[in-house]
Amino acid sequence: MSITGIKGMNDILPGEVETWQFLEETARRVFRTYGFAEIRTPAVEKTELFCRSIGEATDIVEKEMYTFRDKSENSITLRPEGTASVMRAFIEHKMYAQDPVAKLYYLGPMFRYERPQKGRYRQFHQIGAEAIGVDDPRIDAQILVMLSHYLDAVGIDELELQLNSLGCPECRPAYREQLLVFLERRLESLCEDCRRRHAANPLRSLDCKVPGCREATADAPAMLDRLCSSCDEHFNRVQGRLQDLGTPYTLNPRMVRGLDYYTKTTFEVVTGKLGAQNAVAAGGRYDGLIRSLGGPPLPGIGFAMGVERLVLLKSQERIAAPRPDFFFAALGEQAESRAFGLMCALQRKGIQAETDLEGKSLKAQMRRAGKLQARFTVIIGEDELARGVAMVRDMDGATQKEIPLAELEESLTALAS
RNA sequence: GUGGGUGUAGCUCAGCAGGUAGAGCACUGGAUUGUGGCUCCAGGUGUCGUGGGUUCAAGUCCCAUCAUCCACCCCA
Repeated sequence: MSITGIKGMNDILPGEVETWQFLEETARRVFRTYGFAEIRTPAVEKTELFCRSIGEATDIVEKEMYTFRDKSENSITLRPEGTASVMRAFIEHKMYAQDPVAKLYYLGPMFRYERPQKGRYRQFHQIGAEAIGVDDPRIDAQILVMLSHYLDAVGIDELELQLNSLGCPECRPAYREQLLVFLERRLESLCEDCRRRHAANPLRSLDCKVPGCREATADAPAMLDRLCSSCDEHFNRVQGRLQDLGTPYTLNPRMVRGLDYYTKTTFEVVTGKLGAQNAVAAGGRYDGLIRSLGGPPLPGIGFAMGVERLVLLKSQERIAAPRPDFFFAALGEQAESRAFGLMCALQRKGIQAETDLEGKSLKAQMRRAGKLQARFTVIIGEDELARGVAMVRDMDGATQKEIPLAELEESLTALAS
């Protein structure tokens, strides 16, 4: 048996990679118009970074991280998400000293040791954006508008933007207590998982899919009704902006996040087309995160999209690879070297050209030209060579004409433009 | 970590109650001694995931194992 790839880590082959390139290029283009700049951080960080930002008690940190010791016995971890690394870099390079506002985006592989299934892999890719330094609700709206602009630009629809607010250190503890008391009285009707994490993370029960839990928590107190005045005002303003801008959304008071750093505005973009892994993008505000990582007390908000999930949603329509302008079909040694030289000259000018290197029959060469969807086939055989011409065939129109070899490069260059 | 499904040609799959493998697509060549896409003809490839067991005989039945997919869980 030959060597295979690692479970849950996939190759992206020609045919599919064009979709990836399209999604990435569109992200760069759209994010740039909103003033976001790309940041690239290493795929590996000190383990402590993720423990402190994501939260010790989260599933990601507890059981999903690729953590190991390097040759110096330092504990390092393959990044399970992008925000922590971006914040670390932001603090480390004192980016706040240059500009009070930082708008950054990133894209690249993330790693989580989970059981692979549809839309969930051990190496997966995220495209994310972070806006640091602003707590004005307009930036919340801006982030959401940019996200929906992007999803629109790549042609993914039938999505729902769900919004919630998780409050802040002012109001969340009190709400948590209330919820705890509420759940306490219904502990018997909750599922095993909910009972187990009841004390550590009571919010989770709101998100549980077990029917019994849904029933038991149907009239549970909602964070949205218990926000402090500043959180409430912030959330109202975010919604007001979204309404002004005509960005549709729905409120989901039961939405919970898997990472501990979220505060206030949180959101998720969900689809009905991906089975169990229905989140296409998600994010929220993380006002305490930078400070807790040793930086200044700056607020921030961001999101991340799952590229594999976007690709799955786009997989109906194949994005075509660019077609060559010319295919050179040559017969005979002299013609071959002539054609090869010409092809290379055109390629150097940035014109996409192909030829056959296996000495095949003209028929076979034509077939290949057709398969590659070349726009023109340039045929040079002994006859043409003797007459000092080449036959240039328009593959779509199925017409062809002779062009003198002396002016061939010039004519083809003109044809390609 | 827990369940279930599936592993046969490069790809998608068929193979009925056990008798040592087949189709379509793709690929190559030809019909058209130098002209693609349509049509027709011809051609090749398989340790039937792996290892055991039952049997005169196993792709087919049994066990184990690995891989993969989907779901739980979790999340992007």
